[in-house]
Amino acid sequence: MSNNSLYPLIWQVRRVFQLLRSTSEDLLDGSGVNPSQRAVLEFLVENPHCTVPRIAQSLSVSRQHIQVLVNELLALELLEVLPNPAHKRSPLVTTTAAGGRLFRDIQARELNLLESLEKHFARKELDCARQTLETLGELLKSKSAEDRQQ
Amino acid sequence: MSNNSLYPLIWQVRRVFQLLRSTSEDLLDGSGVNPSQRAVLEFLVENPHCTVPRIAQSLSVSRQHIQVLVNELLALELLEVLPNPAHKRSPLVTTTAAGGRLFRDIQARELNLLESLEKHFARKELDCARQTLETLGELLKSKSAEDRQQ
DNA sequence: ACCCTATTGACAACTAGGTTGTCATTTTGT
DNA sequence: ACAAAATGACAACCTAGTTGTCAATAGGGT
Repeated sequence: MSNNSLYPLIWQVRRVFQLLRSTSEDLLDGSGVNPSQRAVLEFLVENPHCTVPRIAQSLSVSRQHIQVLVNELLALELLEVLPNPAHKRSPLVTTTAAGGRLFRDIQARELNLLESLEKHFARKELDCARQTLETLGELLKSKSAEDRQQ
Repeated sequence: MSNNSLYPLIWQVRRVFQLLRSTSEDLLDGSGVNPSQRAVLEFLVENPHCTVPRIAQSLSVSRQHIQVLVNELLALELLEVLPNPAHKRSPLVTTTAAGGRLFRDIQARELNLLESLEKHFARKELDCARQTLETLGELLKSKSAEDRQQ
């Protein structure tokens, strides 16, 4: 049908993505948080004391959606709010001790899995694959930017 | 945080997946079908005369969902049903001439894009990346199979 | 200090792309 | 022939979001 040699690669990208998704969902089992909540937790571990609108902007989703996730995490006492000196209406959100512990625990499981897989690869292979995908990503991004301009 | 060298690769897999998704959605613009319908169309172009439950099984989604998609494509006259000699209740679904034309048109646009990207890569890079992801996929699949067994 | 505009949290309605449950009607295996 | 499985149709539900709207509050220019 096609002798395109990119096609098998993108097929594998899709396959690996799906497997990664279901694997990391499995890793969340029993943690009490879903993948979206995990993403907020991760962001706040890396960027403590953020307002809801700023988290939303950084994660490229609507502020209303992040608000809901943050409220859920507040109810779970994985996050807490601190008064914001720069803005009385929009408090600074940050992880509680329990939230930080939970995220680090999740992350440990994730890194553990990656480490167990890593030994099956040569450094060179990983670098080549990453570099190739990085280039592909750049090309796709510039393609869609160029399409949007028309 | 981690000197894991797999992590940058999976990060790129996620990024490229998202870009591929939005790019191929753009390519469907104006075609009148959505990505799920396109997948059914593709399957039926490659495997004509299939029943709904068999499509569902092959695409790993529920038969009820495929039924809805097939009904929509029947209404668009992109698919048609033929009496199934082996099963009176479950007709064989296949693409109409218009359905085949539409899919080949969509696919031509997709292959066109891939060809325009391909020249930016060495064959070797693409093979290496594909091979690496294939291995990663196998490892993730066997990992989840092994987890499920416990 | 005042007003106008922008920002924020809360809430509701909606969407896409599914899954799961249930029913009546076949169909199949024994 | 008869019980068990498969099928299409329909409905309720789910996840992960978006968009619209409102009231309250903040912030900036004059």
